Amino acid sequence: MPQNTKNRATIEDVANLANVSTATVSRVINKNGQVAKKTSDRVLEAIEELNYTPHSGARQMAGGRPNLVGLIFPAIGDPFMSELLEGIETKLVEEGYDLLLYSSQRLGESPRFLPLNEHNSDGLIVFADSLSDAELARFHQLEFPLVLLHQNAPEGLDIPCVTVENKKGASTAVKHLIDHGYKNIAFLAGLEGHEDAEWREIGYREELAKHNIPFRPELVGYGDFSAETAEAAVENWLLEGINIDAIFAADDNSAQGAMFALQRAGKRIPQDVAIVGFDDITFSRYMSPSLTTIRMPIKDVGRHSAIQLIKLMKGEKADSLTLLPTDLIIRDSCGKD
Amino acid sequence: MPQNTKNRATIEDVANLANVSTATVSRVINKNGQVAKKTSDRVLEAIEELNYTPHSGARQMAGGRPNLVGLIFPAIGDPFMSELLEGIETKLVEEGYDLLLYSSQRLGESPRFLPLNEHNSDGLIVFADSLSDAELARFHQLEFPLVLLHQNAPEGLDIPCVTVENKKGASTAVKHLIDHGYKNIAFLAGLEGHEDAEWREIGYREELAKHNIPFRPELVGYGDFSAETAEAAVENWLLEGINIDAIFAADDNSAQGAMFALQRAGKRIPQDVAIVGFDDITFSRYMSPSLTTIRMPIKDVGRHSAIQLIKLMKGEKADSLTLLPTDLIIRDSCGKD
DNA sequence: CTGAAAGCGCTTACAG
DNA sequence: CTGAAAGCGCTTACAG
Repeated sequence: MPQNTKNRATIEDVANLANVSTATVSRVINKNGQVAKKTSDRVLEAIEELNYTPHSGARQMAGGRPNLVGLIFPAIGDPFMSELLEGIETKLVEEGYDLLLYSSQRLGESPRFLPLNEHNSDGLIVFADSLSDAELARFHQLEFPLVLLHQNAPEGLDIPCVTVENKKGASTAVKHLIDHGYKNIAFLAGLEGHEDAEWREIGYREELAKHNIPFRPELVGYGDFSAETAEAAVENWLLEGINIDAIFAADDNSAQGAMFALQRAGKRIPQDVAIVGFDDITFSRYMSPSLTTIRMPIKDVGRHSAIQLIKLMKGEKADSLTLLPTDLIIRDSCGKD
Repeated sequence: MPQNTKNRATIEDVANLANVSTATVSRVINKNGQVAKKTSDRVLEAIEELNYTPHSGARQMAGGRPNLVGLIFPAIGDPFMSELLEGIETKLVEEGYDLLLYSSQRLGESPRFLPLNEHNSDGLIVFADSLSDAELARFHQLEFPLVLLHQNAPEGLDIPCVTVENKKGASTAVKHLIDHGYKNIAFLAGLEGHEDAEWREIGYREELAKHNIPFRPELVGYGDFSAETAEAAVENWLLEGINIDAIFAADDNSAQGAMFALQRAGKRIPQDVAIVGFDDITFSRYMSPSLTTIRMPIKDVGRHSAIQLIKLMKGEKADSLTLLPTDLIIRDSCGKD
């Protein structure tokens, strides 16, 4: 095997073995340009024979498109990652793109070079809170295709955003509770600074206001999208003897934690305290009682982010905001309907 | 801004602006070679000013190391992904590597070029069932650093593997059930062909044999690591009137599905049927009753796979098998202790 | 349908 | 401490 020191075949090795020029090899690999069937077969054989894989770096440098899009997501374990991926990939694969993911820890780190960038990707899908505003601005200035997930673009940057109708979903949840006669409705907040969480709180407040139920700050519990934290918040309400007959949780994990704390304290759900969650994670239907919640169309979020990004990569204009509708899923945690 | 057509600064633009050679810019970026503080500062300013990001492809081609490792995982939504990532990243970041993930769908696809390969990565961590034997063999032949997760190397390939003590964990689970006096112990299998699943079944059988309890094929329910499928399997047992007083589920999702089916049929857990799971997912402690299960040290799996890969990347020899111990977590689904 | 040659943006000896 | 120049492995006009 004619190979270099690192024992890796190059396009030249392939060309030599197949008795053609590197240009021809390039043509059969990229399926562009005309190549005689016989020649092409010989090249394919040589590739096989030499265990050849093209050097993507060289390819990009020479002007080939990466055919690659990156997804940047924060460290936080997102329960939806796999569903989201499914939505994104399906669409992207149809268009011939590969997807690479980068989990962006260490936001604080000063001048860092992202491993996925304008040089090796055709576009980026950026999950909420995984890139700094400065990094976003840099890409924007480069006119590099970018789509934001669950986060609006920073002031002044015109970057398309895909998310769900958080406010409306939250209103629906609270209305459901109110319709069932509950009045003392507490709210288990989501992660501070997280847009989804914030819109859900706004939906909660607005719906209360709409029904002339005064907002009471002591009924907002601290949360961070985790069951543990929600447990603690509910225990605190119980401890302080605050009168609550229903809880709207900003996410299903928190709803789960709340249920747990309530039941441990001898409260019955929904007889003593009703609960509505948000997200509809896989587990929600298995909770006991099964959880009434607002379903997020995660796969659609993925699919639409891919759709918008593809538009951008094709040089077309994308929609600056895609708002996907949520669904109220009625189960047993609010009392029968 | 002196930039090319695509409006992206190159190292030459930076060099010009800072009034130095490209060699010097390269030196400050890579922090190798001596550079006067004053010069270095000027270069850093120029980089900032021009919004410059190095072209990773060019860098690799010129002989720079990618400082990048890839993780290839199958499409299957793995509930542990985030924990696994945490373990892997922590170690890798310490050593200065970035981590990029590729979800490898479409295994069937014929000649494909992986976007993460010997040209742009220093090594690869490969999750069970995400690469074909041929692809594994190709990398192995290239002497490219590779670590396998939850999967042994194919015949003849000497590739280090990191996984957990599945067999022993399963035995422990079954023994726990036997110690509680259960005799008719059913098994809810995991995904067929999945090594973890297979070892768990072997552990189940061996422990039965050890206690002279005959293995009964009708007590093995079809499963695929999902709650839905487990529900169906349990319903089937119920329908056929098969006598079962305990279930060992190959994974917690299946255990959850089993509980649901059992409870819907009016069975009490653990009084009528006891259950032990495997994995200890976040949710297990919130199930009702809370689930007794075998905990997988996922973060350790991640950490050790990084450790082994780093050895390989440094040219050292790695351990061919790393087996991480599991733990029996006793909760309420088997009766009190 | 095929090949010779330039050029992409870097890094690394080599020289000073 | 710094620079000139070769070379990494590709793709793409250009020519035939």
